[in-house]
Amino acid sequence: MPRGIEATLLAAVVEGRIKPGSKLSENQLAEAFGVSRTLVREALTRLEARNIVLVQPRKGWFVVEPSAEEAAEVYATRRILEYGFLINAAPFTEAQIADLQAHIEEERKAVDQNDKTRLTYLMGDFHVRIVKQSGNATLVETMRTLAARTNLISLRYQSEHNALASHKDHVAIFEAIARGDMKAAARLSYEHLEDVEAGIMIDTSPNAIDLLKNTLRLDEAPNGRG
Amino acid sequence: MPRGIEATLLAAVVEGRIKPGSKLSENQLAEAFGVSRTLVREALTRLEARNIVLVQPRKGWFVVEPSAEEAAEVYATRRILEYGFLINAAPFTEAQIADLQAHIEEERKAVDQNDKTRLTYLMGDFHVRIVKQSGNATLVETMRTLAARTNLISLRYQSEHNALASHKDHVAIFEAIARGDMKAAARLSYEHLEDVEAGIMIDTSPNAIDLLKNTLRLDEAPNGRG
DNA sequence: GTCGCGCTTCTTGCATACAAGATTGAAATG
DNA sequence: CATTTCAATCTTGTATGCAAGAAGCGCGAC
Repeated sequence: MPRGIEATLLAAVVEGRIKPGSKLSENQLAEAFGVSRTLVREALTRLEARNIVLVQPRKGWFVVEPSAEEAAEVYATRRILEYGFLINAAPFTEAQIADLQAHIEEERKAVDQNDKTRLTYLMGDFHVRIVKQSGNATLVETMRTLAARTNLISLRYQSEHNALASHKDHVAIFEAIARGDMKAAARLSYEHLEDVEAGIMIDTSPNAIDLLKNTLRLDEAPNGRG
Repeated sequence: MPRGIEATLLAAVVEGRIKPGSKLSENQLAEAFGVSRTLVREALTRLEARNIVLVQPRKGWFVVEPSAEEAAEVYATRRILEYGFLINAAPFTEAQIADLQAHIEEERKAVDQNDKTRLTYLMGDFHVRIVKQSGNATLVETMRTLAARTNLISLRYQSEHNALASHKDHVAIFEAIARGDMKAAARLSYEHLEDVEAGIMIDTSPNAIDLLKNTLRLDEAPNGRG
């Protein structure tokens, strides 16, 4: 059941039920899952390889609290990945568009009901769902991990994330994809992720973002913006 | 020493000293490293999370033999990542250009000396070195893992890889970066990785590539080619 | 010779035992 | 009362033991 433990813990992170910095006791998890520490450690080791948790020697396992640098890295990587995918992708098929539309509809419902746990999940899953259309499991897994890390960033830095603004961005990206304008979709996606990152960083420290953008040499807007 | 075990095994894969399909016995590795099976299993678990090895239950651990689909995924992801990075990156600084030039020089030496083990490593490391200039550890780690998987693909499918052709491509990409033409660099990188993939697939099955390109919806050339 | 069956051996799966550092709390001392 | 120190406890780190399935091999039957 080691994969089940990893998946369960990851789901808890993705849905925001486990906060960054939480301690994960091997013994408690072992008891909760009804297995020995061995399997728990295996699952935690896998999650550590994905930068979801980390172990402090002889102290314990903790859900990572992404530093500002880490946060910038994750967002930059997400932008690169999704932009690179969309800009080079063939226009989506009807079925693929329908799949995305179904997601957008779910988002809208969650916004209406103000279901925050579900929104947390859906906001990241939108981007996973986009790259999922490639059928590229490697790409999807990478994006899934980044989305999980993004949640930890949001939970740490963002007191109250503006789900409505994100949802509107998602709708705009969806509409560009739906009309076959992948170039616009790529650009909108890039800008959307920049905005989300900026919103989070402003919550923390007003000028932190400029500092970080200099660290990572990725602050040039894609063609068609400046 | 679990990290050391993982790093050692990964290095062996990256340098082509361990072939895809090789069996990795927990007992033998434990003896070789002078530790118990526990630490070996931890290292193997980490490598499994990176798709470098896999375990067949009750049978053993094996270095992955990437399927044609997997190979296509890895190349597609590399293209997306590197294209997305370069197209959005600011022009490189003098120091960054010098770093890449040093790598190109190393490649040239290895080509001259026909040092195949070193070439195997350098061919993948070039792309790692490019994204390294971002200072984005997340991005670098992702690319590093993909480069390792690419080596397994080459070793499995490519009887004799044309290092000279790849080197020339690398030089062209470097020159584009050096003159600050990131757009050209991105395009050249994309095409280079396409060519390498095509070369490998042709060795295997002449028409396999078309089949695969249809599976992944990523066969559109970036702007400026078709 | 060839096919099939069973035993032996080798493999990983998982639990457990013990070691050793980190933490916490209480007791003793100033 | 404050502070310090030591012991009890809790944490992970690593090795080991045992179970269970897979594979290889030899022997016997046909």
